[in-house]
Amino acid sequence: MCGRYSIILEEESLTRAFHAQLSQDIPPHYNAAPGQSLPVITNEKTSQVQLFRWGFIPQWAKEENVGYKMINARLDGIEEKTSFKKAFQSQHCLVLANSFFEWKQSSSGKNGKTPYLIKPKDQSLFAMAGIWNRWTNYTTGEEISSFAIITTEANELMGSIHERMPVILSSEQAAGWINSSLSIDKQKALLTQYDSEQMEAYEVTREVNKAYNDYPQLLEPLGDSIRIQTGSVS
DNA sequence: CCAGACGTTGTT
DNA sequence: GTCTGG
DNA sequence: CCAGACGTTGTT
DNA sequence: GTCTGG
Repeated sequence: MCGRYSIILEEESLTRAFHAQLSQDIPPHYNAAPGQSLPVITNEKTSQVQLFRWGFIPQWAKEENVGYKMINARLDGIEEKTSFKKAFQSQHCLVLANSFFEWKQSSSGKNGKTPYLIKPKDQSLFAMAGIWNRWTNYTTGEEISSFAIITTEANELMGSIHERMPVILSSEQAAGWINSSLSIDKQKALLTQYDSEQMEAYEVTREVNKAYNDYPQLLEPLGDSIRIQTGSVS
C-alpha cells in the first residue's frame, strides 16, 4: 500500500513534467501523512496544482474522519466499490511525489518493521494515480476536497518489501489520466504496473515512523543499508 | 421491504 | 482491540 | 502508514 | 447516495 510519501515541489520540474502552475506556496513534505493537505492536479483544473486532503471522504460520510480509512483504493475491483465508483469514472487526479515509504515486516517477527524509501531511478518528480471527491459537511457547511491513491500489486522490486504499491504514471500516462476527453476505457489502460527496472529502494531511519518528524534527513539512505534494485543488490 | 455497510493492509 | 490524529 | 489515546467532573 | 444481505 502507500501510507506515507515525500513531495518537495519545484516549479521547474512541475512545468516540465506536468505543464501545471503553482498558485500558492506549497511547503515541502518529507513525510506526508494521511489527513494532510497535499498537492494534486485534478482533471477539473489540469493547469493548477491544488491542495487536497489525503483520505477520500465519500458522499455518504457524516463526518470527515471516514477519510482516514480510505487513503488507498485497490485498482482491482474499484469499479464495483460503492464509495469509489463515481470518482473512478470522472474524478481523477495526479498525486505529486518524489518518493514513497513502505514498511517491511521482518521475517523473524523480531525487530518489528523496517521503513524503506522507494522512487524511480531517473525522474525526481512523478505522479501517482488518484481519485478525488468534494464533500460538504452539512452541519458546518465546510467543504473538503480529498483524495485516495490507487494501489496495485507489487512489482518485482517492491515484492521484497511489501505486497502492494501505488500506481505510478509516466508523464504521458499522467496527462491521459486527467484528460477528461478520453474514454474511461482508454484511461483505465494507462494504469499499468511501473517497471521494476526503473525503480530503486533503500532503508531509511525509523524516525520516519513518527508523522510529526518532517525533515530532509528522513530521505537519506541509512548508514549501512543496502540499495535494492531488480536483479542486483549493491 | 428495512438495516447496515460503504475501505485497505496485514495478521491470525 | 480499535479509533483518532499527524 | 505509525503513534498514541482510550474518561469524567470539578477545580485551578 | 447506493449496494448488499436478511
